[in-house]
Amino acid sequence: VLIGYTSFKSNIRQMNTGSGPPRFRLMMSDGLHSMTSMILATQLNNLTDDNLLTPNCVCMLKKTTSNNLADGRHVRVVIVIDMDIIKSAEEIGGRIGNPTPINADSMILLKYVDLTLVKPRSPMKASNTSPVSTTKVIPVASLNPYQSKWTVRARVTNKSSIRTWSNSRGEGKLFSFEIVDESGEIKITAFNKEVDKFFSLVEQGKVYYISKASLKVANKQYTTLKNDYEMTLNAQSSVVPCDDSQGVPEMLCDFVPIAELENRDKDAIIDVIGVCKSAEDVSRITTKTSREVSKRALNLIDTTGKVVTVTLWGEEAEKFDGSGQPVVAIKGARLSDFGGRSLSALFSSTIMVNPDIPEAFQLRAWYDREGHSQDSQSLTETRSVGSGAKMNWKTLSDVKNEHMGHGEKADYFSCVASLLYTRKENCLYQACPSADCNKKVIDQQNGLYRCEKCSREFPNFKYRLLLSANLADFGDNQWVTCFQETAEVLLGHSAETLGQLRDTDEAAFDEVFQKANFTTHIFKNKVKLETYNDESRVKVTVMEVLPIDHREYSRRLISNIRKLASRT
DNA sequence: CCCCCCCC
Repeated sequence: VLIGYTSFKSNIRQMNTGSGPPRFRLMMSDGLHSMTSMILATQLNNLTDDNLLTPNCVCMLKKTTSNNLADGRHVRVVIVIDMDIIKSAEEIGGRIGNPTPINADSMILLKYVDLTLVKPRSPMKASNTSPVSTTKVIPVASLNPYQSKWTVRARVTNKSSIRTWSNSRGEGKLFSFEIVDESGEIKITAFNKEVDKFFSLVEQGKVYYISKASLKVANKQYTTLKNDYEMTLNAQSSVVPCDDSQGVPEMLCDFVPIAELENRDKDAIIDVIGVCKSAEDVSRITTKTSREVSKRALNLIDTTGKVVTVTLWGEEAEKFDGSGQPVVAIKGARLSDFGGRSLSALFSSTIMVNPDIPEAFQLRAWYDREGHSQDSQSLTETRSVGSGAKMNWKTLSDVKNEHMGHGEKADYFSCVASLLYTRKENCLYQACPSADCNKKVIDQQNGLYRCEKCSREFPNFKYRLLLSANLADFGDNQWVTCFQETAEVLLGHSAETLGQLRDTDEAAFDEVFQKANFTTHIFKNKVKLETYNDESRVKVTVMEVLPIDHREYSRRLISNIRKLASRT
């Protein structure tokens, strides 16, 4: 039962960074005893977001570890790694029992804490006089900067090559790798001397005992792993191979179904698994910084029936073999909004072909049985809807904010918008009947119509449309001009029909506009600043009106809402 | 102490 909790900044002691997440101290009781030295692991901080974690609620502690405080005081703390709130304070309706304080060391809780002493199952290398035999193996997920004596036993999942850097703060070399155990994962970086010491020792896929490294708060901007902290190897650090890898997972993946990618934020780092339905040949491209790099795009499909394009780079692109439509799993790919939704592998991504995991076997079976012949839809549009021209998607407020059309040449953009209002009054004009002339004619009031452009009089004219319309999207509106073809699409009738209608049946004519109102379309537009009598205003001309692809529409809508949300 | 992650 939760008695209460307080928060403190994680930099409260011995931390040289002020940017850590808050830490929450919990005070709990089991009805008989109370304990106040409990700390909520930061990955559970979201439990405090809503009002569920309130005094008198009942929590089930599913995973805990315990430590002495790092400041030398012999205070035992229990770190809560996983916990569920199983009954709200409201449901409990008050305090349970009359608990008395208890010293954590004697708490029954510790019975469940994994305090396994490391008993090396094979002789260690002589060069590593490791302290592991005197420290506890703790779960990777419980690592934090407040404890000093620990050992983790984990598998190396992603080892980088050695990189050098040179900037205003100095220069040096580094390599990094990631480790995983059954509780979680963490990134480890080694610099300079530690590169020399550990680079060749650390091998991809192998299991090690690691201890005495520095922990610091991970910069969320760069982290691709699910851990609030990252590790740096230092002069005291020990990395010792462990021959027994039993129970240590190969990789920690949290696969996102491909269909679900539509709902994830741009730039999210995600894990994905799918059958490689098709793959491009490898090609060479030149980057903005004039570097040459290999790339290869794959199309992955999963049981959601959706396909997404993933781009591999460099060596990964060159060595990839898509023959036989293998199952491909990628840990840590970046979600892009190119073509709607697509994925890009990063340096830190792990690409696994036909991995030995249940998800891969299930996908293989599904694809061979039914998936191969199933209709599929791609989240990545390689060619835009409509006439195939590239869509430069903008919201109406983007057009204003980005001062589109203010340059030498006109700008072009596409938007999804609804007709808010159309000016039916002046939408039709009497035009020159000759084939290539659309000039307005002058009614001579004698049955003849004069075209100034052709310098001729005609006994007839043709109706043409020049429709002013106000377009609205969710954030703004914009007056636009639609000429003949686009206006006909919007109104659903030819200019000729509309002209006849206006002259013969005003109610029917009005109804055409009523019907068109609030219809939603894709508008491809041209925008240009025009100056009239020293007064400048942006003129938007609709070049093409296309029907909505509802999938595309919801994607645009969601993406725009996100964009708007990130601004406010 | 790095933090590069590309193209269309």
